[in-house]
Amino acid sequence: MKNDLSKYKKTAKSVRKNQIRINNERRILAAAVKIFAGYGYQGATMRKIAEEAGLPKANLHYYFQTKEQLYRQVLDGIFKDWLAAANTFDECEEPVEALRGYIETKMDLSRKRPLESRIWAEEILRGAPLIQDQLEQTLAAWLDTRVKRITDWINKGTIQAMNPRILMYMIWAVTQHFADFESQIRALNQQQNLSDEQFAVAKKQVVQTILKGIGALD
Amino acid sequence: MKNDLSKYKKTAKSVRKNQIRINNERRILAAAVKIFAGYGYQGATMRKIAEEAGLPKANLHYYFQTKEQLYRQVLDGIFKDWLAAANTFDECEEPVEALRGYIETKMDLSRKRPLESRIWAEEILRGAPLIQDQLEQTLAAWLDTRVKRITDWINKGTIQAMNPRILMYMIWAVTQHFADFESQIRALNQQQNLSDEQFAVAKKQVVQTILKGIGALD
DNA sequence: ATTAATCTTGACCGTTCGGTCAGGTTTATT
DNA sequence: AATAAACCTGACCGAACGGTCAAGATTAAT
Repeated sequence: MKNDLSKYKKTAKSVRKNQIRINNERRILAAAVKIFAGYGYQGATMRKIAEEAGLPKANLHYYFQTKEQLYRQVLDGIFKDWLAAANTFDECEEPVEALRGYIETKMDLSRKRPLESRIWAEEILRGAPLIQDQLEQTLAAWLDTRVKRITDWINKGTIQAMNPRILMYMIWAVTQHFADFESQIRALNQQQNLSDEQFAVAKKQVVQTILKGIGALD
Repeated sequence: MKNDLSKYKKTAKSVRKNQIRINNERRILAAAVKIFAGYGYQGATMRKIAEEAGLPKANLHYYFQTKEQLYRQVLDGIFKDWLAAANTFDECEEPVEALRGYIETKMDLSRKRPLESRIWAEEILRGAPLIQDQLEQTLAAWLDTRVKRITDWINKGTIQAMNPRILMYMIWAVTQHFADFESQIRALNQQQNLSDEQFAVAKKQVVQTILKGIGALD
């Protein structure tokens, strides 16, 4: 089998992947993100991805056996970012700091990496055929942890009584909307993407509305 | 041309489309909604839609010349529902009534017609290739009207100062999330869709959080 | 009853899809 | 320098796609 990775155990030097492989895999993954985001899984073709990467189509299949495997690796990368965005949330003690930090991080992620957000959204939209397990296992456990912290705040009376899960859904919905519905927002903003200033205002208003809405402010 | 509709002007009786045509168009459109929502525009095939409708594929092309035309008619239907949901908003004088009514109507729409919401979301996700004009013309004008009303409330001091557009984006994001991300919510809810009771709680919390968040409550 | 309009459908078409493969080239190892 | 491993790629394949069409069946109009 051409792609058998056991070969890398033979020498100390090749414990790390060859530089050629690293570079090409990165190029292909970057191209795949653009094409999957722009056309969806079905609409994306290996030809388009190859063209975007500047490589022959057959070369893609040398590094990623199938389109689905390539897509899975793209999703894995997105999932990791998703979870890592919660660092601020976990590090802060008080609800205002923690939630503000989390919302702002998610807003920044939508601003800087909208393509990834759209790929994720499309996967969920289609019923999460490839990541259902990850949602039910990893993400569910991740959410449980945060729900417990919010519940603690509620029990202490720092924020008002509510369903913590629905709060998280609202945060996800609003923050990701700025990436996923970018084209709609643009059409409603004189055909211009939100400027940095407009986005900063949006970020502030989102934080303000949610924090005030759950009784953590004022 | 086989599908020339001028024939219907010939007799008084045929001003209305033939019953056969009405029935079959309805069947095909209903099947198209299911398939487009489940697979996306590219993933949906005329074969699948035909199978869902219980008709031979060639028959679909008799009523809708191309896949794109069929898809456009589906989108048109969704767009009308979208706009009609604002009736409550327009009829109410006070911000609390108006916004509560609108949010609840949008939540109900997500609950009752999630497929349509997902088709809309996918179209926006892909950059709104087929409905950009409608967004820039009709939806932009629709939004301007509502922004003016909200601005009036702000000037009267009924609600706090804010950017009305971003408020509308937040409402759209949160309400449609329950349709568009249904599979994610299900995976985080013991693999069960939200029950009617759970959804009622969510609806209440969404209304409460947003209204309180903009200073219209308490 | 006859004619015209509408509807139905299996078979077919050109195109594009994801994926394969043989054989050549480059890089790493000894 | 020689050998092996890794990498590269044009040409090709079967399957599935959207769409067409001719010919027959059904319905409506006279």
